[in-house]
Amino acid sequence: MPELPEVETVRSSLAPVLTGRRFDAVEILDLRLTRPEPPEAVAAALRGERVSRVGRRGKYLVVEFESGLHLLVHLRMTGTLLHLPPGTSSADPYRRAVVTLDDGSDIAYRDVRRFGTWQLVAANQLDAFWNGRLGPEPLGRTFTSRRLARALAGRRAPIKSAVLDQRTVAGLGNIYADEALWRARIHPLRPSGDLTAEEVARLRRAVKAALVAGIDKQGATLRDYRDPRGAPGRMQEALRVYGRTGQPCPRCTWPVEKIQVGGRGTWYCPRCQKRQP
DNA sequence: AGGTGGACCCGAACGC
DNA sequence: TGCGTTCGGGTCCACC
Repeated sequence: MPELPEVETVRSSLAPVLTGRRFDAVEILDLRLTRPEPPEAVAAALRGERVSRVGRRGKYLVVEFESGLHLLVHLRMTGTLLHLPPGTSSADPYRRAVVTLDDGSDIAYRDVRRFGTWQLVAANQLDAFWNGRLGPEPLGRTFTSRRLARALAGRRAPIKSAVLDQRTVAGLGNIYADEALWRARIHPLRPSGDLTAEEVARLRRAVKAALVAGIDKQGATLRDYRDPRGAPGRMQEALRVYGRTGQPCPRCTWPVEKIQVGGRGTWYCPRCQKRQP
């Protein structure tokens, strides 16, 4: 499941491949990918565009063109971008789009569950797009304890749900939310607004540390995630609690437990992450 | 207004 | 063995 570290890995791998290249041919094979825009319209708009930059915002991959057009790719659950050198493309029933670059290589978009999206946004609409959806970038300067505290103040939802809310902070999904709360030693069901200033500060540091660990290991491959070369990440071997029911907490050896929070499977250490501070 | 739960989608894992 | 059922995941939307 691509979260910020996985998308960042895709970004850093695609940047040297895409920057300066022109989109020579664009084929969109799935009606859902560009909904509500017709695939042909999006394909036509992308054709002939030259890439100036490959960025990321939260879990969105941002392909910026010299014209000012932006292509926002969200991989959701099972989306994968693959770089295929000339002559290496083979049949794939889950291929949803293909871009042929002016060096003859292809970028193939694969998505088994078809949740992923491709959206076109003009430069002058970009800020409005982010503002309505995403909070601060967790590895940027704007993600301060003060800002996090303000986002959590007065909220009764469990802290895990608040951390998954992309307007609180952009980029965490189920894996890194659990990992961050474990690092911060905060129980996932704690009401968000009840966190002390010290806990908020700890949570901020923990969010950053969990994401940096994921980036360093080039993402977690639990099942589907692959980088653009088709390689899996290594973070799955370094997860502290996610998916580790019954296994010893790496900090205190107590068995990790699984509960449901806001409908999401949630792993935590009952000894390190107390309900009461 | 904030919080919650269903819809979307489909393969894998599970239960009988 | 073969079938049907459940699950999960991010985001949006309807509803409370």
